[in-house]
Amino acid sequence: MKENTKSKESRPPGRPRSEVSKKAILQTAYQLLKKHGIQSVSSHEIAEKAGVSTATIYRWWPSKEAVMLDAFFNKVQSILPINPVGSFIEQLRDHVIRSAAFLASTDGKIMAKIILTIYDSPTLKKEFLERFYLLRRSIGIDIANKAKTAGELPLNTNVEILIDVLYGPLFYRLFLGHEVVNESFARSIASIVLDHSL
Amino acid sequence: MKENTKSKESRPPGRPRSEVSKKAILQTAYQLLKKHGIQSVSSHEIAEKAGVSTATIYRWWPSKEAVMLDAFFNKVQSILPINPVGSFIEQLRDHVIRSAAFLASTDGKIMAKIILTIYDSPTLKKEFLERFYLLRRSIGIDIANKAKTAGELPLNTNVEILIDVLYGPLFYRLFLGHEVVNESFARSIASIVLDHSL
Amino acid sequence: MKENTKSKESRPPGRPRSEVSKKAILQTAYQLLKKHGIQSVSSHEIAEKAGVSTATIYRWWPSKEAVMLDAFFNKVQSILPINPVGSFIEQLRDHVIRSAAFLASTDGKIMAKIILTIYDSPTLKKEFLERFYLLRRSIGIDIANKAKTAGELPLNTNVEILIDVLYGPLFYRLFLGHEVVNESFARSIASIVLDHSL
Amino acid sequence: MKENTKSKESRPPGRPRSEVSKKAILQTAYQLLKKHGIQSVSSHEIAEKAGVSTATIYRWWPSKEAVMLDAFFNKVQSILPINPVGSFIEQLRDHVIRSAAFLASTDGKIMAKIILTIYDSPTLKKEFLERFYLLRRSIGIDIANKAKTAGELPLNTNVEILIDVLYGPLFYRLFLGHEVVNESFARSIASIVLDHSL
DNA sequence: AGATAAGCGAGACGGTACGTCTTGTCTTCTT
DNA sequence: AAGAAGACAAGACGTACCGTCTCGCTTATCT
Repeated sequence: MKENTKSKESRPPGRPRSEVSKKAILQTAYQLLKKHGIQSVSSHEIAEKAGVSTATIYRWWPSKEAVMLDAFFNKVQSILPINPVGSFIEQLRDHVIRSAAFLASTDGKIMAKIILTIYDSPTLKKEFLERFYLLRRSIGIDIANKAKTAGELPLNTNVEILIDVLYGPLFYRLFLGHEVVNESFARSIASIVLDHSL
Repeated sequence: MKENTKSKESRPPGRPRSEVSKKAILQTAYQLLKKHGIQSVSSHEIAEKAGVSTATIYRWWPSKEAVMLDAFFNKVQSILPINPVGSFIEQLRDHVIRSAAFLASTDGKIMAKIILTIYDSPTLKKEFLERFYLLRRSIGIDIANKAKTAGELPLNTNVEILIDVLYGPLFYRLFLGHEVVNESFARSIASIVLDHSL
Repeated sequence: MKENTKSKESRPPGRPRSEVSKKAILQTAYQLLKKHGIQSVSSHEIAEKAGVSTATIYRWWPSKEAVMLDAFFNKVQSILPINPVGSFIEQLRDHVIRSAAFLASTDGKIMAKIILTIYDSPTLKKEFLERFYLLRRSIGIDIANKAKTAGELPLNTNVEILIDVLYGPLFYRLFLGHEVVNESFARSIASIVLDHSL
Repeated sequence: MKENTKSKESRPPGRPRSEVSKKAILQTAYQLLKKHGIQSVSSHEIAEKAGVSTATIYRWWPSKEAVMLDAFFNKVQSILPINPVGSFIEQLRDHVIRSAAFLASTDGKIMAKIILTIYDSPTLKKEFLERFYLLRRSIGIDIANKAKTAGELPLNTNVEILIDVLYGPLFYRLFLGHEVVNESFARSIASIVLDHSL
């Protein structure tokens, strides 16, 4: 029985993956993502600017898009948290408002590019949902559920749908681009949905 | 005596544009759009299948994406109309529900691809908004305004925002793909927004 | 007032060929030939610069190359004549020298382009030989024959070959471009061949 | 102690150029050159027939014509040598005669196409002269110089011009096509120039 | 210490799409 | 009829990018 218990993780033989290259790839990819559209970024450009070989990229990621996805995750890993001030409803309203600020930011626009890139790929879409979107979504779901339990929302409220109605309009404007996404708009949505102030 | 008084518009000299080729290009582009993703369709494939030269395509459209946009407009030109039955609020609710059906259809999914494709191009985005989206949006705006005038909606209602909140969640699910877009979802949105039935 | 009484031959029906267009085509073709290589000149460029339609070009000439050929003939129609001064041998020597000057001129370089263009086309080559080259060549042949008759050249001289040896080296340098074609070179050739002054 | 002294030449990093592809391109180009004119051969046809990508062709050659030039050099690399039998004059005469045979051969006709094709390109012309023509020409120059030194030719003979007069007529007939290039013609030239037998 | 395994940068490769260009024909209206 | 304007099919051009592969070197673990 081979137990090399000393080393917490037994490393496989061979040269280990270069963390320097990995970081260089992800950071370069993100920088390029900021400037150009996702289609305008070429894997060879990433390789060159990162001082890396294209083969190294394709050894660790199955496609250019997967690199982009990882580059985004690597940069925007902190999940927009709840600010526990006020009632649950107020916390939810506050989260919607801060989500609007995120979407309007550079990272938000990059996220939009990511979403449109992965639209046709079930694999990448699944990864995006599981590693990013659903984690963030659960923040809203949780606080809505707490509001429901606390009696701030009706007991028969469908929380999933509530969340879609609260955040959907923000993404709508982000993608269509017919109007700006700003705090005022976020407040209006929250008023309509949470305060019935049509 | 020169008899060109009858023709109201004197045509410019030169061979006129071939309507046959134009239609063949747009129809072929749409067919390919249905099958493959927008990126998988090549301009040369359109040319070949349409029995047309690539030069003809590029003489009339500035890029492959512009062809796709036109192909979509050409197919989906009828604007989803209002069904004038019931109160204005009910007409609006009905329109949201039928919009959900459109988004869930093949044409709806193609439209999603179109929107995602043109995201980074201000020119194409402007064209999409002006030639398609804003025309459709105005249907909802109109009926909401009528509802406001008729007293079915508060006088201080911001109609633009109301529309975004009603339709945004549908597009949200369409783009993100975390849940399905169906009639039930559309009804729920309308209930929350129009009936305050959170 | 219709003035067609003068023409002895009754003109065919329809609009007569425009001599203006014909001249414009030939002159434009020649101008372009001077600037660019023959391959760099496009039929559409000729049409545009000549204010003429491409169809007109192709109605009267079977190909772009045929236009070029005609343009050249149109410009360089005068056959380099013999200067009847001195003995026949001296007249021949003088003609070789002036031929070198022609080859070194702009028209000579254009002729080179013409020859290389028609190299692969039996039809055009035949036309070039019959309408241009053989006419010029016969000048040399004639004077050489006169020299032979006058006893200035041996009776067994093969005049055809003599001409090739006299003029061939000029074309050789023109095409290969390894040395310049000038009067000095022409004199040397004549000396070697006609004076045996090797 | 690191022993890498053995390897005489340390290869540069990166995948080495495929000699197989290079040869396939050049041989395919030559085959096509034999059949069609140089303009009728397309780079894509070479790529396809050689089992190679067009990008590979254009990475190593700047244009289709450059490929053709190389294909010709690759095939006709052996310089027509002097046959050291008899006096230097006789060796020169023999070389002229064998040059005529070369010009009349398939390779000779291809060479004519090459020369005509590169006429307008200083770059390609320079390459042709340096890598092919001047090397061959020096053979004639050398033997003529030896003849001069040996007293077989006058001391004031201009060898460059002598060579042009000897070989020029051959090329003249090759390019103009008004007469055939054969041994008899070559012998006549040599007689006129070297034996003064006009 | 040597053998073995795997990662790495460099860069060439086959494949494929792009958008431009040119040729020669065709269509329409005008002269 | 013939011309000017100009659209058209056909298809070659040379560029760009993708993802794979080859090469020689480097960095590690294993024997």
